[in-house]
Amino acid sequence: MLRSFPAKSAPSSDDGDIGGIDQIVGFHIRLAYGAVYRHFSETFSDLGLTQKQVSVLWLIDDHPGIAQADIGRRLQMDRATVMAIINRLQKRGFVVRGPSPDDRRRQTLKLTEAGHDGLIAARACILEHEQWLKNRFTPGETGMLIELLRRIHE
Amino acid sequence: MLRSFPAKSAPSSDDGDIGGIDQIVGFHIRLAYGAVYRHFSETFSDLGLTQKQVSVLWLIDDHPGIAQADIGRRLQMDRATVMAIINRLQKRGFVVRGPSPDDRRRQTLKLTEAGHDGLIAARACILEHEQWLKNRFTPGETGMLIELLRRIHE
DNA sequence: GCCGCATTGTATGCAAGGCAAACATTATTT
DNA sequence: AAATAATGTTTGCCTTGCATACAATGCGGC
Repeated sequence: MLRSFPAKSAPSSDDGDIGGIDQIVGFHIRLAYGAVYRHFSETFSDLGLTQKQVSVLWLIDDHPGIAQADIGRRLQMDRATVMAIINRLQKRGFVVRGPSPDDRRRQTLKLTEAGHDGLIAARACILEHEQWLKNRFTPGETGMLIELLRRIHE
Repeated sequence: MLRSFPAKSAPSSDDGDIGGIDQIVGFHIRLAYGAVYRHFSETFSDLGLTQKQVSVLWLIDDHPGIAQADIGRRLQMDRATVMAIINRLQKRGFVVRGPSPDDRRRQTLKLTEAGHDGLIAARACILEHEQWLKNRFTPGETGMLIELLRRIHE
């Protein structure tokens, strides 16, 4: 039972739950992420879309003609990772690549009709998914949570 | 460079960088998780340990003789996933499997000397990692964040 | 204008995680 | 005794993340 951590007001110095590890913020972020990920997967099992894929579809819809590199920057993903995601989305006929008028290195990305329909369906699922999440919080707490999380990733 | 984005038909009112997607709690959790994951990987590149692996080492240290199924329940992982992680840790000589005295289906897990040393080193890194994280928050905010996250994964 | 450097897309390969499905063994319940 | 549950195990597939390398293009300093 070594607890070499800032066990301030240490709950569960006994074997109740998890050891000192539950004083670690990163630990809770990981668990929360896992829970969200799992529920997301269930909610989207019909559509067969992942969080990342929906995020990318959403982003392309909001910014038609966006380039892969921009997506990587906004969603904090490696270029190679973006590549893989776009490839999958393209293979499913959700996005199309096209040339960029002013920079021949770039590819402009746009949603196809199917991609747009997929996003519409996805948004409905996201509403449900978000509801599941937000049920735990008051509106004020939700705002606070977003604000705190934003400080981590910005 | 797409510095100024077209920001075309924004469905939501206050989109600064990202479209309406940044009203989504799950989106921020994912980004925050990614940021934490990345910093963790950097911090632990010397040790060559991942978040999961450290969590598991920590848990075994806190609960010697714990079984894989228990780890799965506590850390919310699939049995097969726990299996893979334990296999890696065992291959590196950090944990040993043994028989359980009262249930022959179970395997008791214990840290080896090397595993314990690894955990000691890992804890130092975690302190640094947590500091990086907590620097963004007041103690009160940190407590609040943990409390909110706990509601998600509990 | 030219050269070096940065940017972008692309391909390849590898590690880690998540999960489903199957199977054998052992406990527990009925 | 039989059905059911729990546990460990293997196998296989998918997604993500990242490193590396390469070619084409754009840009800034000279």
